[in-house]
Amino acid sequence: MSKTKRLVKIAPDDSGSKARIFRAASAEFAARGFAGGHVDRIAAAAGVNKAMIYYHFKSKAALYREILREMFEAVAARLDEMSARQRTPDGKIRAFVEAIAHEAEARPHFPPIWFREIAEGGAHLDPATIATVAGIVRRLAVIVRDGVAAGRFKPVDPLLVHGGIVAPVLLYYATAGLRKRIAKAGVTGADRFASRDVIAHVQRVALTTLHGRM
Amino acid sequence: MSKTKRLVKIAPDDSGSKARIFRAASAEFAARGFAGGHVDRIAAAAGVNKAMIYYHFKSKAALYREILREMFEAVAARLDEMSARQRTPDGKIRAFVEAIAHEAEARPHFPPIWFREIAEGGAHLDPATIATVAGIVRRLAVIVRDGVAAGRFKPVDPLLVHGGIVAPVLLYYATAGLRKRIAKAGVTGADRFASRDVIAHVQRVALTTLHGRM
DNA sequence: GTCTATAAATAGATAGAC
DNA sequence: GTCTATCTATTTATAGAC
Repeated sequence: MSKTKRLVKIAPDDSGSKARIFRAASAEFAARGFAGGHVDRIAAAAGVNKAMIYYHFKSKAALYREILREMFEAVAARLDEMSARQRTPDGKIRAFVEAIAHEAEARPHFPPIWFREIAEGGAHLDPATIATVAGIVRRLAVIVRDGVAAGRFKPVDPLLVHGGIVAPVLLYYATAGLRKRIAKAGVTGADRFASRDVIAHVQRVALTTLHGRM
Repeated sequence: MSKTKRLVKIAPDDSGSKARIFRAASAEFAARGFAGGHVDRIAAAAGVNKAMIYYHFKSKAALYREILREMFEAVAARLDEMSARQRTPDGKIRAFVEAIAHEAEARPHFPPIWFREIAEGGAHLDPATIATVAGIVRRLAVIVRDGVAAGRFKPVDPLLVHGGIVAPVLLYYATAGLRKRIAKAGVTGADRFASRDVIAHVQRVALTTLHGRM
């Protein structure tokens, strides 16, 4: 009998009350942040009574931490999946970009919540989730290191490569709402440019950087 | 006698109560967001009574909007200053990157607040401030367009260039706190890499992109 | 597992004295 | 301009019935 906490594992099609709360909370926190998100609204959106939230989760903070944990574990898992299918350093970099982008598409709450956590210095991230986040960065560092060892990449600080990939990709998805308003304010086309163009661009930039053609 | 609202203009060394409130509120909202920021704490940090906030500002929301407005106008102004000193398209791109970075250094609340507003779809941005934000993007678009006209740049979507510049630079400054924790979790050097390296890297990447060497 | 009702704690905002 | 005191609304959280 282990004392290990039972961790939430929410299947995408799970229609139970816990899964509905989890999904409603993800959307609520993404749109309004942790402090701005209200349990009342989460309950209403999930179609349950407010007390149900406290039946399934210890507190609003615990619910939010679960969302963060699940989110980053999913990113790490997808990263491993997509990277494992690639043989070349170039392929692994492309896969890294796509993994981030696909995860952002599959979980629309991911980019906004991640931006908010960054702004807050990771205040809500528990140590285990910090380790998961560090693992994501380290995965890219390993790809870069292996590429350098194979003579394919120039040695570039992995954190610069990481920032050049993750920041623009997340920005693209997180600004979906804002770009519409900016388009109306006279920036033509801000609301309509495709994710595949962004992904392709970021991939090319990352590889150019690593190939040392700068 | 104009009916135009008197806008806040806070000098960096202003020690009046309004300026102290303004600065305390900037830090509070940067650290905790609009909903998470409390007027009580702002008053305490500013060394004034809570009622003083309402003497100077209409509401918490109005105070926050003023901060957003002042922040983006400052960025736009610095962009114009630094761009005006440059003659070549390359120089103007470099100046754009530096303007964003210098502004982020001068106003530490800028990157976190901007990330939060993005996450929130710009919910707190009034139309005038949206126009200012759009103007920032448009300034870069003009630099790119002029560079293309001068035969120096390949035609790249200005929004891709914008994302490739603003996102990594803001990410660098906004993650200062988080990078410390990630460094402890085993990503060596995450807490110590210099802003000048980030700026130089982003400048090089942006110019490589625009020169079409990809 | 699910709901009603309510407790307990804050938070934003204001009235009014100095 | 500045402060004390207070009002009102909201919000997290729980007790307890079904």
